[in-house]
Amino acid sequence: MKLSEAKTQFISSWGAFGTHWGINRTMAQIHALLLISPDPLTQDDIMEQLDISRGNVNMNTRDLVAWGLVDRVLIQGERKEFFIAEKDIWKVATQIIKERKKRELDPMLKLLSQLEKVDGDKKDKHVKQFVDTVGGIRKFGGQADKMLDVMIKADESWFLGSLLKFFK
Amino acid sequence: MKLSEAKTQFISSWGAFGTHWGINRTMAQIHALLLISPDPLTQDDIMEQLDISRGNVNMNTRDLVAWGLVDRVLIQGERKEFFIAEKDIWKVATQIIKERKKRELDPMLKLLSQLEKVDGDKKDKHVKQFVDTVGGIRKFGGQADKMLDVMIKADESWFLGSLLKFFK
DNA sequence: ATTTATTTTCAATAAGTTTTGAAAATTCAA
DNA sequence: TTGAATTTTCAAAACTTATTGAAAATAAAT
Repeated sequence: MKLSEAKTQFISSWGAFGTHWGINRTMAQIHALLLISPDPLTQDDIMEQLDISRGNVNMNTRDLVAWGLVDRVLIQGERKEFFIAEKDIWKVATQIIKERKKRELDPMLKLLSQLEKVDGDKKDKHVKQFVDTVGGIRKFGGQADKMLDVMIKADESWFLGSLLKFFK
Repeated sequence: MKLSEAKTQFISSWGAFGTHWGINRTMAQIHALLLISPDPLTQDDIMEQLDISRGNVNMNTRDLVAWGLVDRVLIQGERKEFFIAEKDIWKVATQIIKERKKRELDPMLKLLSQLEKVDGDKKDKHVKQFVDTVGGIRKFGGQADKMLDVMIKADESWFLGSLLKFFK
């Protein structure tokens, strides 16, 4: 397979993959393009290579920067801004975990704790099932939360090493 | 907070949460409703409690059954079908992991392995960056894959116990 | 200060996804 | 069988989200 064909496939599959994870297709495609580009790219480069509008590139690069997956870089003597992706896949993963934890898991756990304090007779099966379910999810989520904190703090080699030993 | 209010909040938040994970709002809401219901529910119960159409309930319950999160049950002497959710949250999580692994991770890893075999001079920086990136993602994905396999096979008490000791 | 390059915004529109509801199909009982 | 209850299907409509592109804002050069 030729490089150009492989690139196209990678970008398109990464985009499709992203949509299953709450990330929009274009954002994932831009990320994919930057991940395989050895040099920083401009808005115009991205527009041209993915055949999308300037506004679209602008919005999605901004989001990628906000997610901490892409950096804006200035190149000596160039007027335009360039974008470059963090290439270390471990860092990419921890960054995504960190953000999603903050945006989704933490607020959900907070809500569940409140819902567990529902009024009513614990002997009523409706109350009981509600409290048990919510409590169960909260406990599970709390474990996941702790585990993710450890992962986020751990550096790559330590974690992968431990993981391998632990799960081999 | 009264039970009815807490239920409404739980269902609505679980629905919103689901949309960030590639699950449609209604499917997540039906799942939430079944999770907190002590008894099995019919299509009509679900229609009434969530105020949605019959077709919608039918499609989404079918998907929930396909995901292995909900079972159809027959109740002695009743004509209608009833639905009941798996209440053990660990089983719910492993079931979701299992399905998503099969539907998303495994095909992606297969593709990445193929893309790594791209033609071209490994000294060309474009080829090199492509191979490095794709290879890095594949290795990372492979680790995740192994880890998830272990989790899926592990039973609750063993895993939670180990997890607690490991990450405490 | 003016011009030119570049980035950002956002209303309009396009594309994609979910929901409805009524008709068709199926299931069960008499 | 026939009829009533129930489930399933799917085209059309409603809703949601993503994209465009041109105008406004910003930044840099002359």
